[in-house]
Amino acid sequence: MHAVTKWLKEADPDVVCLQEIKAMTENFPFMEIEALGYNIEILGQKSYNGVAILSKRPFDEISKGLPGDETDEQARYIEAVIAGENGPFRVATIYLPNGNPAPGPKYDYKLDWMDRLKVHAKGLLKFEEPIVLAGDYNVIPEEKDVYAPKEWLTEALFLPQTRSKFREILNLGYTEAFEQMDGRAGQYTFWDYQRGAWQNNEGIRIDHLLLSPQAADKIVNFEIHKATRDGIKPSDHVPVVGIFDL
DNA sequence: ATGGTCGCGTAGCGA
Repeated sequence: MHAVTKWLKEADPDVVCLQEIKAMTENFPFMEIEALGYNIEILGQKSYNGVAILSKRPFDEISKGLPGDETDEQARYIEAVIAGENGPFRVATIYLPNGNPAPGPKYDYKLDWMDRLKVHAKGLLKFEEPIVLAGDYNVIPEEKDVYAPKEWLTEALFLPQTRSKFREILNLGYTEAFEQMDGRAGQYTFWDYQRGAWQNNEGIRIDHLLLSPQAADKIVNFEIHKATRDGIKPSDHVPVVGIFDL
């Protein structure tokens, strides 16, 4: 919470998508975050997963859970329509399954989840509105997005099937904000707690903003807030930020 | 090849 509130005050974002809340809804610190001016929507889960959307502007619609499997109990998806100054826009917070070890049931679940996301993301394009699908995708898109590609070849985050499924979603008509605005090699968003990964800059780029065409038209800047990886009790992920002229 | 670090919840799992 120290890291979160410090960043919220400094960056002052209009909308925030959080993943890995690791708490049931009733245990989320509503008061502290509402005090900073945010409306809050939570999909909580005990111990694992859990996602949230914070917004300074009001929510018009909310749907919780990724469609396509009524039996899926894991809290990994919230979608919101937010009332912008010049019309509505849509935001989803996504915590895509890690999938390790691969192969195995966890990797099967990851690929199934990505299939469901693809179907849903395709349907959303019909709205022809600004959409940002934001979150921890647990996908390293390309070799340039990992410090040592050869060491990651058998990891669920970098397997060819994972990367091609991610590409299939992009090829529906979504744009990665990072690729449109920057695209350089070695721009990481996650550094493991182990083995001095941060100190040695052994990172991976797995946190992404996927934009509908109408959102891609309106993006004016993209930032990776690396500084948050330092400091007291940091997350192993850092914020990725899109700035839009909506 | 191994062990290395976190949070949750109070052992061991998931990352």
